[in-house]
Amino acid sequence: MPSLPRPLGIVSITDQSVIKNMSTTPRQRRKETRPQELLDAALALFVEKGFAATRAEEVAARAGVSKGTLYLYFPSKEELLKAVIRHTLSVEIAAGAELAVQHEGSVRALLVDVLSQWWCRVLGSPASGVIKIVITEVRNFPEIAEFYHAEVVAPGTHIIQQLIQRGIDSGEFRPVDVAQTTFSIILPMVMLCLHKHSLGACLAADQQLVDPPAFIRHHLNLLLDGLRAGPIPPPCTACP
Amino acid sequence: MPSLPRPLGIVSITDQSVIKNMSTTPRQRRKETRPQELLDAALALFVEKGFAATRAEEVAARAGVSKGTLYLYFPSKEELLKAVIRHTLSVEIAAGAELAVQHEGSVRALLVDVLSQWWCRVLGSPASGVIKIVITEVRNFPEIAEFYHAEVVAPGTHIIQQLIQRGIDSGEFRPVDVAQTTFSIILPMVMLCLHKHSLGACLAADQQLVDPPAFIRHHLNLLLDGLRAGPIPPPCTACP
Amino acid sequence: MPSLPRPLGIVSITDQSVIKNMSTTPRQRRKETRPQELLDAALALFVEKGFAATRAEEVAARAGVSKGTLYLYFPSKEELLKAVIRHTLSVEIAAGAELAVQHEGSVRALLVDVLSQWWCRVLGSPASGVIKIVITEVRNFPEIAEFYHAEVVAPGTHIIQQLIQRGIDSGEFRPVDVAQTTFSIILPMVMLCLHKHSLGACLAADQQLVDPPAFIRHHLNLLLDGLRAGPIPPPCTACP
Amino acid sequence: MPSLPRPLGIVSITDQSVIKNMSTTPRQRRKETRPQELLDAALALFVEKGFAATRAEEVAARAGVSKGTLYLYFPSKEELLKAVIRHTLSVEIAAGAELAVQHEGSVRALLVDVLSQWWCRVLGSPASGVIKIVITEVRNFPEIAEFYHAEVVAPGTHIIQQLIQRGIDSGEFRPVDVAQTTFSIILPMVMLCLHKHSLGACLAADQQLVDPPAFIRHHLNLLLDGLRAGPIPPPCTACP
DNA sequence: AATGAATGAGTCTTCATTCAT
DNA sequence: GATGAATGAAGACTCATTCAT
Repeated sequence: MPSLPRPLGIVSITDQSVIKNMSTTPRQRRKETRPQELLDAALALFVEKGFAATRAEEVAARAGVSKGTLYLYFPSKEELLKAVIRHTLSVEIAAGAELAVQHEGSVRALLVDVLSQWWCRVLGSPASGVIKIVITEVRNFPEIAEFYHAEVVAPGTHIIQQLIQRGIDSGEFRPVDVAQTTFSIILPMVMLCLHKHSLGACLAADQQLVDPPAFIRHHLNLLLDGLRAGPIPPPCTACP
Repeated sequence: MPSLPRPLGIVSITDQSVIKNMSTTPRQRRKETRPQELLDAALALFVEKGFAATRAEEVAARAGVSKGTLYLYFPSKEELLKAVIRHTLSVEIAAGAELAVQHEGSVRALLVDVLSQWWCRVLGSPASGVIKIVITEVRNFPEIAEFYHAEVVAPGTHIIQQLIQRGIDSGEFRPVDVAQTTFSIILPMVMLCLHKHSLGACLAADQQLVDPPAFIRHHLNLLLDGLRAGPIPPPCTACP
Repeated sequence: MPSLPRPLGIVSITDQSVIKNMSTTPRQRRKETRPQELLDAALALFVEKGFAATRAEEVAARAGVSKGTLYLYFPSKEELLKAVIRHTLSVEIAAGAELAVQHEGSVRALLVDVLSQWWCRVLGSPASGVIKIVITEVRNFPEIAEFYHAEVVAPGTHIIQQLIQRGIDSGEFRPVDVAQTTFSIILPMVMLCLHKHSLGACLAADQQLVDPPAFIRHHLNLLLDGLRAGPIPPPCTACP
Repeated sequence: MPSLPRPLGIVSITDQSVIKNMSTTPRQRRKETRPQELLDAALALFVEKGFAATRAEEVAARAGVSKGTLYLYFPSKEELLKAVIRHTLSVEIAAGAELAVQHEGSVRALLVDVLSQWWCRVLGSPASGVIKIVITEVRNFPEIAEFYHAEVVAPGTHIIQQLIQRGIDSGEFRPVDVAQTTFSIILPMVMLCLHKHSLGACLAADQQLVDPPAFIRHHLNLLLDGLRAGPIPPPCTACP
């Protein structure tokens, strides 16, 4: 099996492949982007139709290559699925971590500003599709559960939990169940990702039920209003 | 296809069929319960493995009949899928409507008490599985989108929106965007259903991340705290 | 296997079953005509769709009984096929023999009058359908070949050959190859039967290519009269 | 589906494909001959067993390929049937037209010589099998009726009718009903084709009832000559 | 006798995967 | 490396036949 492209993202500025490609023929360049093109094609189709209902040949066709070529890069359809998940998530996680790492200000500001920005980004990125794939396929491929839990769920919830705890400790938030509050924050966002690739994809642009960015901010503000220490929350008149 | 058993719930105590069945032959009795047995089997398998990855014969086997018998009751695997969705949802909707109809007390109490009860029930019922199926299969079967939107999404959101509006009108809640708040309430619940049948199903009982009933109450209380009308808020630092 | 109804036809005037039926209940009567009703239904469907493409249940339905009943009278679909052929032909042969047996007059008159009458009758009777079935199915069921040859082809050609020979012997006809002349007489008629149940059945009444009775007379007269210009046979002005 | 080889016959001596194939790989060569090999196999089996009783896999096996390969060239068994009919007939029609086009001599010579030659050829060619298939399957696939009528029946009868009319006009024939006479000429030939693939195929060589070439000439001569001995015709006693 | 629910062997068709070119 | 023809295992669906009622 050919080596899969390593996770990009963090090191993207100095990505070796970019440099190398400059000095090679178009064909060479093509060859090196193949795996990514196949992963992109597979992602799109797996998200849309599901793994079982997607034919290997369709993936190849969408990537502009022939059936045989797909098998040059991935040993089986199932490995392709795992690679799609692994690869897409690692790219996104790297990018996300970067965002989260350095931020100044109140916990509330961090949660509202950074989180909403981050989720809007996720929603627009391939990662939202991977979330659907994971939900759809975990039960058929249990390795996915382990991987996803270890790489996404655990670190993701951990970060949020820490932030909430920090807010409580600093007196910014009243004491609440940290774990459950975390889910109140996260679950709607995750659901937005799924919606985008299921019901949302069946609706015309003017029929959409939710405007994701607006909802995300509204949701976070609403929750943090409920969370905030102090007597009674004033309606935030500045918010749309 | 034989007529499916009418929605249970309301009249279940005096269900005629129990009496009627007493006077029929065992064979007749089996024939009448077959469709439901097949729907149950199909639901379980479609939820677990997805539609495309479930073999018609597996469904039949799980219902304790042979391949051919399945096709005596449903004309195709696809029609079986639609019947599963249609039938399971209509049963649950009937039951839900009943709960919601008459309730005394504050809107908050209604939302917290009735909604949490309702969602706990959904979560434990086959309906939670149907939600996963819908998310998973809509893009392959667009009719599902129409049906689900018309029968579940639209009426469901409508009810919640009305309740929130009532709370605002009565001064119980501060004025907020009703539509978005509705999603803040609903989306985590829906996500819980999906989780139950995806990642959650891959975890042992003692590894579960959430305790649904507890989370549901916590979530509703948290949100309604944020919603509650009250005196004066500190400057909303999160707003741009 | 229940005994099949014996060949009717010759003895039809004094058919026992008619008499017996007078004195029995309708249900009894029904039961005794069942086999014939099933044979009729099977014949119609085998002629139209072919043996393999006809479902046993369709035959039963067309005869107004249930699937199971068919198997009460015939042990298998294949036996039903053979019974259809055997039975229908024996009825028709009996009727035909009767016609041919006693006839006075010239051979020519016999051939033109009796044969045309006989073929018109065959064409309108179920026997024409059996001919199609035989052509269609012999190669899958070789017993049919034996039966058909022995019961239909051999006696049929024998009769015609004898008539032609009689005409030659009496000086009415010039000497010709009797066997081949026989086929010149017979083959178009047989083909008419096949046409009726194939292409002819796909055409509307006003699109029909041939008018069978007219053609049959014309064909026989043509063969017997001669086409040739020359000493000139006077056109038979009485013929249409 | 790949383009089928164009009608053979006329240009067969300098058929480009022979030359072209020399320069291609064996694999390429096989690919180009596959459709024809499959059509040949399908024709043989459909003629022998009928469409419904022939398994797709049998066709593939007879053509020396696997089940899947058949579907690489034809989208379904039904399309294979139509292709068999279309293709085999168009090949034969092209060949036939050629023969008929230019001929010198009396109409009688043309009819006897050319027609007998043509029908002997048809009888020995795959076209005779297609005729059986058409008779057998039209009622299940009505498109066949249209095609066959337009491509075979209509032009075929038209040619014969014209010839007969020409003979009448020139005084070579006495005036007769052209349409019906045409059927007297054609129907026995068609029937010979059907016989060859039904009863005739069940008989050993030494049991055959007819010697087709001899019969064809005899039939044509008989029709054209007249059966009756002597110059002056006796009053037509057959007329009512 | 009559029914029709149930069965499972048999067919068509698809598609992941291989491999000669 | 890339291709796409070929394969055959697998899955949806049908239907002749059985048998409990």
